[in-house]
Amino acid sequence: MEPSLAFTYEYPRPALAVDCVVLGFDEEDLKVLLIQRDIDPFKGKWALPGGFVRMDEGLEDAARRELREEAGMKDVFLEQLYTFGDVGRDPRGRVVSVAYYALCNLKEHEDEVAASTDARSAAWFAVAATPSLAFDHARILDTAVERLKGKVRYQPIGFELLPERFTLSQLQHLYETVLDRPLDKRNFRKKILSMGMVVETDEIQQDVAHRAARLYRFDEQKYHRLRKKGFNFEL
Amino acid sequence: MEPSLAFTYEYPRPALAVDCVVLGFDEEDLKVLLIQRDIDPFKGKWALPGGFVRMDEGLEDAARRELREEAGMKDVFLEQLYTFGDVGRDPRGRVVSVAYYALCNLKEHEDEVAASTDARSAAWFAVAATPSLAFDHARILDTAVERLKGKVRYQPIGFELLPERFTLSQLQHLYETVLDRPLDKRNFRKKILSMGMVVETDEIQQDVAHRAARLYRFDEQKYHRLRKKGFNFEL
DNA sequence: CCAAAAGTGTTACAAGTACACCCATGA
DNA sequence: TCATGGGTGTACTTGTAACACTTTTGG
Repeated sequence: MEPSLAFTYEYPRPALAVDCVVLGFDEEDLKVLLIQRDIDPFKGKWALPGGFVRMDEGLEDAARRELREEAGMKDVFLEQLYTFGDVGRDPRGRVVSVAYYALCNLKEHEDEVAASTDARSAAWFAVAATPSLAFDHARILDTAVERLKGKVRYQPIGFELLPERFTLSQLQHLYETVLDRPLDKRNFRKKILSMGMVVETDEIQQDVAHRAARLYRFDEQKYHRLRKKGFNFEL
Repeated sequence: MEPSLAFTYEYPRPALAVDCVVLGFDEEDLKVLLIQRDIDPFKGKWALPGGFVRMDEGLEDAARRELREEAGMKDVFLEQLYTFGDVGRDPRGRVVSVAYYALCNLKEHEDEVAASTDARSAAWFAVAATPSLAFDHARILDTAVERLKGKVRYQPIGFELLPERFTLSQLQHLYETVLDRPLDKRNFRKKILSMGMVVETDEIQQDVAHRAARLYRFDEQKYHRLRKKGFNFEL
């Protein structure tokens, strides 16, 4: 490392930003929240919500602040994804971006997104049909989706994409969407229920034009207890 | 994001560093390469090799440069680990550090480490018995070891810690060390060999005071071919 | 009564786990 | 000849995969 005299002024520094890949699920598709840029560079293009890190805030704090400011979201699952720092990734100069990904239930958050994005335009796009993105954001999005695909199989993070109470069919459909392959209904239920962390409630689905399904919920306490006993979630 | 006028000078920026967790295996312990700091802060304390990112180099390039400069290492497995950016992690001011972890065979690299670390002192420590570290480097090291533990089970990165030709007992011992649990010899061999990417050579171990073991090697080509066919490495 | 999704078990096969002895070599 | 690790097979248990029909409900 360098002497502390040099530390204070000698070297130019890259700018440091955070970008957030906000993923949601609407019972049909995996979607991502994008913001239309109102300034150059890439004015008019869609981009991930993000911005520069302030001197007095942690990285995750910066990501949460941007989520609040640009998307009106709070209290979502948020985890660091990867740091992107290629020299040419921003035409304005050297910008290193720490990317985070957030998971949320689309239904619960689309209102607050709509309500809070004042003049700026924000919209949800199916991940499979995103428009061309600013900067290297397509690569960041891709990294996030791959991370989700990998992680969903050995950590119970899929539940973050569903409402608190959900049917087993919804859960199965979510896994089929994320993993991009069909799953057998009976085997899926057997496995999920045998793990004991998805428990039934006394409620059932409302307003459907067919037999109403039982609602279940993810019991986080139980999950943590099991994990301490060496249990491993695995799809 | 901000208008580009502001971009160039308005906001103060955190300093950006890379730190490397270099892990090695010596047939006995998992070890980490540490550098003794010769300047303040933490003068005299052990720390991970690392340094500031230059404006014209990518993050991984910076990590590789530091590995070369501070440890004399090149051509090692290197992967981004996590970015640490808590506000108070460096007493000199705001420093965000992108951490990488490297894996290498200790025997092959300890000479080049010894040869190249001129005045500075560098040394290998068993991970289980590291001295107290500068900054938040203990946390970074811990994160790296956890990552290795997790990743070694579903990606064939363990081989990076062994010489090119190795015995199955060495491989087993490596897994036992990293995963911190005993494995059954027959089952381990059965599984590894059934995957078909660890192939026997016509060489055997030399200079041992007991029956010499056959040497095997990891066939990366075969691994990539299998992976394209949907195969998944799993311990 | 029809459409649409909910819910439910069994069997065959594959994979994982537990386990103990003889072999080859150098000291 | 002894100490040290190398090398091998089988039985049992567990998990995974394939598979089809009846039930409930609203329209």
